[in-house]
Amino acid sequence: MDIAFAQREKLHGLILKAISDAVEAGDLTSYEVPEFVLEVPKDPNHGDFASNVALVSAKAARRAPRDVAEALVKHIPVGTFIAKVEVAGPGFINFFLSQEWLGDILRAVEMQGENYGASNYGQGEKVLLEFVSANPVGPLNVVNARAAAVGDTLARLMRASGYQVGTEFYVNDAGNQADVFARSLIARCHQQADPDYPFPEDGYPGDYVTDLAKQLLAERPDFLELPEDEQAAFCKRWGTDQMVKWQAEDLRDYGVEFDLWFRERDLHAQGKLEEVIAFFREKGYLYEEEGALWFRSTAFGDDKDRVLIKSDGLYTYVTADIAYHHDKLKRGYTKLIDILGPDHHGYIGRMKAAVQALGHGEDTLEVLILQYVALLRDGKPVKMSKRAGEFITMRELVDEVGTDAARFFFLNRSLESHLDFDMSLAVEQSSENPVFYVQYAHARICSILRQAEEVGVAVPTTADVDLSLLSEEAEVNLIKKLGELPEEILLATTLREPHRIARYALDLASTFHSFYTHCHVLGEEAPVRDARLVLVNCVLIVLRRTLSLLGISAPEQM
RNA sequence: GCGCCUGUAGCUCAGGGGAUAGAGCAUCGGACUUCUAAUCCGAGUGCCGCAGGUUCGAUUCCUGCCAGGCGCGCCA
Repeated sequence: MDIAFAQREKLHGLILKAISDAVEAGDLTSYEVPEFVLEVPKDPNHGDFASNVALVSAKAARRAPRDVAEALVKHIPVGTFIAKVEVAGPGFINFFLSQEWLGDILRAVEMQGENYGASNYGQGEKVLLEFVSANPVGPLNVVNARAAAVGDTLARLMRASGYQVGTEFYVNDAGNQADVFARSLIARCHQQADPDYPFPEDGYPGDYVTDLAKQLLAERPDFLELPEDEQAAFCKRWGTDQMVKWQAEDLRDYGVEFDLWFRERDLHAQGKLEEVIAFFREKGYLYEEEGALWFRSTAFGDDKDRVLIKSDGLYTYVTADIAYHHDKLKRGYTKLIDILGPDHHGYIGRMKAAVQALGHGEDTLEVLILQYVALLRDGKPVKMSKRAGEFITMRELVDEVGTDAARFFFLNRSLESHLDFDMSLAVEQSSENPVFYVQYAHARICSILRQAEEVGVAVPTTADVDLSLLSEEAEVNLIKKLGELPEEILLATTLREPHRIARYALDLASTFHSFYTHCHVLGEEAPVRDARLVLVNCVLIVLRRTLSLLGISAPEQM
């Protein structure tokens, strides 16, 4: 159990007890207590914790909020735990805790170390997180980069919160687009010998296809002599495999590794689509119309029915996607989270319908929609034309601004924000870049600890020092900030808002930098020095923890 | 026409129904003989898109409108 929750639980209990005591003493008439909040106020003058219990109780208790608050405060014991309690504003109850709890925070950080802020909230529930899932027909783009950063950090957060998380990248290597890609590749192969060979009108124009063609011919000099259908089959398989390999490398260099790259073609090969069709047929969810086989998804809340088998006898992508989600469920996952781009929001209804038709609850599938990324250079939009094959790839973005900066930029915004990513800002003003601000705090602490070691001063533990010496405002603020991480992790996890952690990292770094200018560590009298060494060491642990959740490096020197 | 997202300081964005709406950048002014000045301290700026509604209380929730981005295939 972590410290912030323990404090809150305790206060929660004290408030409930105060209500019943107040009723018993006749200060309040009995009423049903509504949900109320205990929060860390923005303004430190409002205490360490504040509650709106009197405000939300006003109606049921039929008293003015401030009257309710006054009645409750009379019954809240002040002593070793609570130093002071007061009524403020429209009827808030502000709690000022005694110094002791600050020590509890440092002890918790020291004890839990790199796992600080972890919990068992998820109780081992199996969650499958699917993200990126770009088609294997080209390089990853910047929205993919955003999805990768968000999905990866969400996975790290959910693991920290006690979920058993699997991450997967679904590879559409069996559909129409893979065929178009194969035809493009074949044409580029022919063009090596015959520059006039026609290129498919809907083909993929990027130079990478030509590069791939050259590589193919080097590996298979006999390729052009193969029968056409064999060329197509080879290109579809070999070509998409190459693209997957390429995408996986780019993602690995970006700090993102998937537990599984799931191939659509495996679903086909193993008859998983037929399985789903048979199951739906048996349940009576299918009907035929105009030569196609339809899924009555409207019976499960979708806005229109969906074709599963086209009139030409081929499956639609929906069928494969249903089979894939069916497979996830059969592997024991009880929660499926898909992170998609904004162009796929229409997909939510049909897939939620499918999961319900497969016999699972409405909330089993959760779809998070990311918004677009607009790349800017010098404040002006970067021109991107998919048709002309001109777009900034994830690789180029990362090469230009670095993995740490790229991940931080993406993770510092909420999912639904339409993100303006100014590359020149991220590069040219690198010293002003927020990610360096956080990393610099880490490097500064490392420097202090290095120098302490050089003069033979070891970092003590909380048990060795007098923590009450940490009483300067800058010190107290820093300790309180450390205490906030566990709650932030849990909120970021449950609300699926990883950007909270990036914000927290900036906050913590800022609080530390302020401490650094106001308080020296080395050179102080031994008792103060030692207490501060304990403090900065705890900050180091929490900064590392935070950066590791974000997938960003923690350099020891800058 | 229908659906999703967005509209908050000059710019980029935070704000889980609460107290005087915040941060960074940009602008201006201070602080390095002392653990890294990639830092710190201070200053100014807001019809929270508009109009209603719910509430003791709305930037937050609901409805309608306005503006911008993106979708609405037997493509994926």
